[in-house]
Amino acid sequence: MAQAIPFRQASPLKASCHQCSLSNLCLPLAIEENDLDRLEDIVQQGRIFNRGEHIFDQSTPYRSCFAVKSGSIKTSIITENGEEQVTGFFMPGELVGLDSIGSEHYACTAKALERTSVCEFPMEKLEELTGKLPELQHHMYHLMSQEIQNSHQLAMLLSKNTAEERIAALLLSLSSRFQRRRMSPTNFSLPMARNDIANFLGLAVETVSRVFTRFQNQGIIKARGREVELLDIEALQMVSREFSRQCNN
Amino acid sequence: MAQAIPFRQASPLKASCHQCSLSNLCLPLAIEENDLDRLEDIVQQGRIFNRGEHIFDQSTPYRSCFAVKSGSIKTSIITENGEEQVTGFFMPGELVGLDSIGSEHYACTAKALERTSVCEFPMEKLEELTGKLPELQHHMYHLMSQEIQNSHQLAMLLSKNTAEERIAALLLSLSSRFQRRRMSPTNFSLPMARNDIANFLGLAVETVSRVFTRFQNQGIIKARGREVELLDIEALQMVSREFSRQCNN
DNA sequence: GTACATAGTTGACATGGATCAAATCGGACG
DNA sequence: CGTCCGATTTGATCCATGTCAACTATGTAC
Repeated sequence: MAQAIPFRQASPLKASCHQCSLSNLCLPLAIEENDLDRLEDIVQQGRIFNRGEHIFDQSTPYRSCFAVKSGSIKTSIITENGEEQVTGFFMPGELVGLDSIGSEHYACTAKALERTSVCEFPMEKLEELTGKLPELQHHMYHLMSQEIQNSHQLAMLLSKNTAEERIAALLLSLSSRFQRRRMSPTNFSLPMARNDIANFLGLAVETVSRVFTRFQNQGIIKARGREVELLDIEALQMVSREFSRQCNN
Repeated sequence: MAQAIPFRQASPLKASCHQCSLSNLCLPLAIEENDLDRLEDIVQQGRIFNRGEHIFDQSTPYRSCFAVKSGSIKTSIITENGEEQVTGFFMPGELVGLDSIGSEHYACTAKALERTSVCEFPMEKLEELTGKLPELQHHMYHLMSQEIQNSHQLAMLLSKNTAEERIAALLLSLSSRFQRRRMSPTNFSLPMARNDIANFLGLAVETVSRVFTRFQNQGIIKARGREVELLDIEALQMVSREFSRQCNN
């Protein structure tokens, strides 16, 4: 079917980092203009995933990491007994799959939260390239470091903070990440379901729901379904106690 | 003072990876015999830290990562308001400081749990070297990936598991890590205080203590102070529900 | 439009583990 | 070898959040 429309078939797999609007967030940010071609050579324009589709799961042999181009992704670990732990949400410009390098299979499952397109970086080639471009290598180390930090922050949130603090922290994290992508930091729509939020933050869905309405009653946020408006960011920071960027940001 | 004993002053800072008994666990494992010299060139034999001393803290400018040579280390994040979150325990052959690459300062505080010696790898030089040795680079990526995975497992433990499950998982993790170092997997002494265990696992000290005695009453373990004997590993695996390696291992 | 499924909200109640308090242990040091 | 201080254990009580249940809203297929 798709091949009935061989539109631009000539270069179907090559992505253009040069023109990508995310080049200041994604891997290109660590590369000089003139070396960008070398990244483009290895990047594969991935296909587009519909909401709910898996980019990979824990049974997929490890091959690549993926940059979110548009849409969003959630990663989670599924245990033998079927329990799920959401380990992260990824927005455009962010890299998924850094937790699996050197493993046989992916260490987590990545699922599109909405219609999502990705760029694929075959790790073997990327490693080869980072061996040649010190800046890029450094950037990879840095990204992975941050991933570790993020996860530590999450652990912290999970072990020390109340339901309200966790949710406030998540909202703030999302806010700043939307902002960096030049979207409103106060008005956005959550890409994930309440269920995912609950799972990610180690709470019951009911608790998430209750906290949302509590925040709403206090005039801190306005929420209808997935549409959220942050009315009082300072109050949120107050609640999150940390006065800072918890989890990802 | 120290220089009153200029014993072997000639090469005081150079470590010998060639002769190190940990070379099958540490960075050397990724390096061919003939390239090992290049690692030795950049490694600095770090000094020895007494129990409680900081290897670095969050105000230390980032410079190096450290391999534990003997003893053990705990890392933790200290928040502005003074709360501590223990993020990991590190045993001989393991690398500390991978969460801070590319940051101005260390992202956590590392403290010796006992008399501990470390090898220091200045990151700038290490990056240079990994640029030349693809195997080593790959190994670094792999280590960092595992660090992310570990942290995700911890998050999972914190958000989904009961006190008993968490403690069983920790004991099993320690057990397998002792084993890999050719020490008894069933008889060992905990390098960390109950307090650290509690903090790491997101529990109150009292809870940790109670679970230990409960396990003891059930004949699963024998514990007096920090001395622990695992009497029934299968039972522990049963309890930890995951039937597998949670957190680090 | 109706119906069914899925997601979200709200209420009532139960509970694991936190907290507070106190006793005991253990080890460092004079 | 006794003292002191921190670490650990044990007991009693409380509460934030999980669980169960019911209801509502939203979306989707026919």
